[in-house]
Amino acid sequence: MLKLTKKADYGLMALKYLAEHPDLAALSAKEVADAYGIPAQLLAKILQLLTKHGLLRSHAGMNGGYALARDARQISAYEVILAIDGPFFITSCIKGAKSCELTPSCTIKEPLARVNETIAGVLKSISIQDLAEHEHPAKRETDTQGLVALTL
Amino acid sequence: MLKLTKKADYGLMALKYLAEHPDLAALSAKEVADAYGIPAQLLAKILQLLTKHGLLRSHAGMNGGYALARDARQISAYEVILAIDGPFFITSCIKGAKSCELTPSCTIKEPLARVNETIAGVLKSISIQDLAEHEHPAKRETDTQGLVALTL
DNA sequence: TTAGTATAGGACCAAATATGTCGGGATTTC
DNA sequence: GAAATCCCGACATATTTGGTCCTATACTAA
Ligand code: SF4
Ligand code: SF4
Repeated sequence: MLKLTKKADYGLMALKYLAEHPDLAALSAKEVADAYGIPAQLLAKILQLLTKHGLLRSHAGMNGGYALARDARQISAYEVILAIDGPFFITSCIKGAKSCELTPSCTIKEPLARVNETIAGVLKSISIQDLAEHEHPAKRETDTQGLVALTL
Repeated sequence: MLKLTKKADYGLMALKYLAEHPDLAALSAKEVADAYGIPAQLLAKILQLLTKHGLLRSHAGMNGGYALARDARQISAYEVILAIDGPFFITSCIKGAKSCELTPSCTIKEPLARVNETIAGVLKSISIQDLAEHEHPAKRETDTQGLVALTL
């Protein structure tokens, strides 16, 4: 229920880790997995997914591994979740008109779609860079940002 | 992944339905279920949960059923989800320190907790009344509302 | 050119969760 | 007392998640 999957969770951790090591050309899946205690093979697949969706660049062979495809500032948490878990919907409807057969009679799907948009907006406004910077909790650098419109 | 359970979904529909019929003293679970095609026994349990959490008032016997315990304006979507699905966490950690054994090494749980707060805030700002009023999509009556702070 | 390191990806499995059903019991009304 | 209704625990099933295994492929360096 409204919970992030661990895969997405792992993916975010890995991206953050990569963002924190811009000096290194590439980090292998195993290195990242070991750094956090994430099952290596599972993380491998996650990184493959992220690569397939253009968030990472991979390099096989010795000293190979993964590196961010773009600046950490340009990668949003939303994209990560999207790449790993597929299309983002808080309701069971919408996605291909299947999954919920009471879509016709349902009267709350429209308002919920707005809520969906709002939450997606929140996620879109968070970049990997933001995650990596969470060290200074009291700092506020972007005063104009930080507000998400919710129009029901 | 970040999806509302159908139970919560059903619960919201039912509450909205009750909010739309303030004239009637009580509506039985079966009536509501039939109105939308929701499995009756399942909805019954959901309404029981909502009752137990003080969102509804129930009345057994003939012509019995459920009625909102408070004004529709005073019941938030957040409360509904909380009552039906239990504590609201987008991550697997937090809840009783179990579920995720890499909590110590994890470096993103804190920022994610903020995201969690933000989303909870969105949900808290939506009342059953809001859902019931979704008929007039272009109307904006509360201009000062509708903004949710996101401070990472 | 070959051994070693890495990614790519399909198949599969086990655990957890979500969804839905059944059946018996308690209340209230008529 | 009978019918309608809520209450609630146990159960069964379906779906999703989390995780493993195995093989193939790509790259590097000695
Ligand atoms: S149609 Fe209504 S009930 Fe079915 S998933 Fe969408 S919102 Fe939930
Ligand atoms: S600890 Fe980190 S990884 Fe584990 S659930 Fe919380 S956020 Fe996700």
